[in-house]
Amino acid sequence: MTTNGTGRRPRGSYSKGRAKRAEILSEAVRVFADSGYRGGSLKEIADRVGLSQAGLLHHFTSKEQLLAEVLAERDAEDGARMFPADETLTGRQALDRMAGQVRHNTTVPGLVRLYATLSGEAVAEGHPAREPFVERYRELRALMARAVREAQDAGELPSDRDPVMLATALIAVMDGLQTQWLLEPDAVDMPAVFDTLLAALGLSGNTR
Amino acid sequence: MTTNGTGRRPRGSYSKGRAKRAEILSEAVRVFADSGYRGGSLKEIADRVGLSQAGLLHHFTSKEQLLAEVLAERDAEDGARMFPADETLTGRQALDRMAGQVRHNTTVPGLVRLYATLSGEAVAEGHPAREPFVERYRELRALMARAVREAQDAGELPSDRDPVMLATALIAVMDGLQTQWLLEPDAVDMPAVFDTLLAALGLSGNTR
DNA sequence: ATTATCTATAGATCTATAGATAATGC
DNA sequence: ATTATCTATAGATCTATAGATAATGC
Repeated sequence: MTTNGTGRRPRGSYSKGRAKRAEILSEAVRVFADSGYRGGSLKEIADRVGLSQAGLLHHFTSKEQLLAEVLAERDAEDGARMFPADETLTGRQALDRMAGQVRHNTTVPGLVRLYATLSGEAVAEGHPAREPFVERYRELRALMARAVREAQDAGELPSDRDPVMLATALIAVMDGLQTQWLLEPDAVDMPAVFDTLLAALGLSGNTR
Repeated sequence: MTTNGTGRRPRGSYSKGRAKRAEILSEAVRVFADSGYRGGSLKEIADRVGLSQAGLLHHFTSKEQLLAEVLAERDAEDGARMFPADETLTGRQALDRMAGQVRHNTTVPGLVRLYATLSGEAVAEGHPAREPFVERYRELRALMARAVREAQDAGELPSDRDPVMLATALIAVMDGLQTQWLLEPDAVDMPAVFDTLLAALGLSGNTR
């Protein structure tokens, strides 16, 4: 099963090819962040990495596949950032981690714009990013709901509210803040707003 | 000053023209909601109102102008809905009005999608909706901050948090909820989440 | 020999303009 | 006479494929 139909077996990519591929992915993030998936063109990405548009499509069979890989890569990276697989967080720690992510986000406006732009497009019927976003939010809600529940059980958060509702609201704030911040960075202090909200919700020890 | 350069004076539009114009605006909302500004084509809108694409551009000189008018019309309508010019609301009433808007939004998914889609695009440098959105959020924050401050002064909301921060957070929740709701309506009860948040923030009398 | 790129091109779009014809209403 | 529409078209794009050539490494 290592041979193909012709009897010759494929050799896989060369190291130069793998490097170019990675370069394409990283420029695709920038272009999709700037212009969205619809508005971003393969030619623009190709130009930035010094390839022809057809040359780019040697590495990715279609624009849609390129987007899918961009999303997969970003999800893996961001997921590891927020919830590393090897550690188990208490509810309180998870909420702090979320606040930390908000703080971190102010240093990566490009990535923030990527998500803001793509999530806007993704609500469209048939958009290639739709399913990935549906799943992402589904997982996030479950993860954060567990964190809220644990924090409540530990007495770090008032227990009289539904964890899923609060979790949904926290994720919503995080997203909504990004839009306002991207539009007017100087008028919106994302981390301060988020911390204020956590404190107002009664997260103990968070009163700044 | 009622004559133009040729000595003949313009007659203005006929009633048929005005009707068509209104029809175009309302279909443009649908198309831009479905596909965004970038993804939505004049031909698609023209087809839906039974005009050729060139015929449509008799009523609006460019795609950009059409978008501007769509936004102006929606802003006027939604603004009047949330904060009618003739009544002065107390802080508490304004917050309730906001919750009411969230409830109302579940009945107009098309409009919700329009804003979610356009705000995603609008964060791009040079996007024609950018400035309108910047101003819209600036006004909303001021309006809601005043409401929060008043509610705090009236003892309906704890006074130990910054009104502008809380206002920014409330607007962010509203927006973020829309994205999650549009992606998975059955998993996200927008009004319930929003009410839960208001209650958790200590808005008196709001504990459901 | 296989992978990495390129040029060329098909086949779809898309917006905006020019110029002609049909419909409306001073 | 002026407005409302249409057809035709210029001029830009855009994605994906075909087929050729250059670079890499069993």
